Amino acid sequence: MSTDSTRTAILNAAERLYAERGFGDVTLRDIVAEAGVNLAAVNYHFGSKDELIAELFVSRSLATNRERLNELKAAESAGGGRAPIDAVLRALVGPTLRGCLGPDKQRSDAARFMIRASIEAVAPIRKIKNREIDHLRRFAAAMRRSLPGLPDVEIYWGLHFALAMAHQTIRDSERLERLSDGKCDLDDVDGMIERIVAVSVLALGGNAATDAGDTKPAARRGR
Amino acid sequence: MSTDSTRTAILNAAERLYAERGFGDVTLRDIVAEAGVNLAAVNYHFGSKDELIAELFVSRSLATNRERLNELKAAESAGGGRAPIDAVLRALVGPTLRGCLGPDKQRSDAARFMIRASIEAVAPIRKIKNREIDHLRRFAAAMRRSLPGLPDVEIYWGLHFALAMAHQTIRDSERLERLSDGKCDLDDVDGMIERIVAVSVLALGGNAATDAGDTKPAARRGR
DNA sequence: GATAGTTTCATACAAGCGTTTGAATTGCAA
DNA sequence: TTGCAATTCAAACGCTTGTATGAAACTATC
Repeated sequence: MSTDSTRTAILNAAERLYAERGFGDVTLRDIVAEAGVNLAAVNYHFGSKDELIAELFVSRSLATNRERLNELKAAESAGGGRAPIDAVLRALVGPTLRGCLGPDKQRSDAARFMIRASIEAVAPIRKIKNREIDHLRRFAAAMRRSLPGLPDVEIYWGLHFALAMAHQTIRDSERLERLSDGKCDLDDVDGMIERIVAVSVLALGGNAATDAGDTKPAARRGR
Repeated sequence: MSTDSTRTAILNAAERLYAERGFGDVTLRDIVAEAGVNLAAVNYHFGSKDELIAELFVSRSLATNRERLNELKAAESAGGGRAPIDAVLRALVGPTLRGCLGPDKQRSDAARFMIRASIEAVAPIRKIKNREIDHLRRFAAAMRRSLPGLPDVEIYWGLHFALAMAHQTIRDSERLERLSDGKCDLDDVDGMIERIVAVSVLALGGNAATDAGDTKPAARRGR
């Protein structure tokens, strides 16, 4: 217990700082100061800075992926193995968006860290990142089940656009807020998710897809 | 002249390396090696590394913005002051996408550099970046002229989503290519632009907007 | 062709980085 | 308690970074 309190203090501090400032500006000395531990503790517990980052990334991406797949499975089993497309997309972008922009501070750091990691592509992460492709393939497969007639290439573009909108919204929420003079409500996470899901459904060929009582046009107020 | 041949050699080398590897991994020594000049030349001609980056960013963003506004103006004056919404969006995302993924090497470096700059947000750039908001406001205004009835908040979300798709496509084109096993053709830049424009138009409330000769639907549904 | 002003060059510098070290401290079993 | 392993700590290491320096090489005007 007290054994790895130092370990987890380092992990949390690193995650918080990386999430906030990115990988470029955060040194080991910043991390240990934030964690309130000695400088050498990082190398003692993790071996090197790169291994710290890698461990952080692996554990967090496993958590995010698990959350996504849980939502997906729930939706698919509710629909007898075939979820409506909007539910699939919601399972894809929901966990990340709720994590980044929701109220939970701990999850917020984790989600923001993942966004940073997906963008800045620092060396130790680049090598592990290939696994994400496999994870996304499972969503591509689920989308294919939801939209049986749709050519594969459209599935991939739709998936790509959905992630693009979700990530950019997190990454540059500040710009959107300033650009819109606060008119775009970034605290309404659920509304935002629905907005992104709705646009993605349209991108995939519109409302013809599912039963989906109310896939309304994207350009409606949130929710 | 021979006077600023060193200057421009440094600028080009820096742009190329930053575009390729990001800001974190490129040192002044890398840049001067690529440019074939002496290490001290950077400080002699630019004063500091930060000022080099800032000058690069300012000059390139002016060029990109000019290109966008030219396209916008051409479209608006062709329509008597009011361009169809797809033309406005095309002027917004076209220059960057053509720059990044097109065949022109020089422009490619410039556009990729701008994407990096918009993501990694290194210190010297962060301060200047506010101007981009003003530039985007001009596009928001043009979109408002194209879609007079639409609430402002929808305009901003549409603008945001359009940029999100364009940027993510550039940034992570490799992932999309691998995910789709090469089925998504990333060499067809014009097709890609039309795809993003079409989805953005849908996001803004559907096809009701323009004549829009042959904006083929983003996704051809099976039926 | 001598001179003054630019520009280039090799080299050095201080600061910050990740990492290592070896001694001090702690926790726990016998 | 004593003994031993695990952990923490202050200090230093070697290396790379951006920057500064002063001499050398160039360019152009007279």
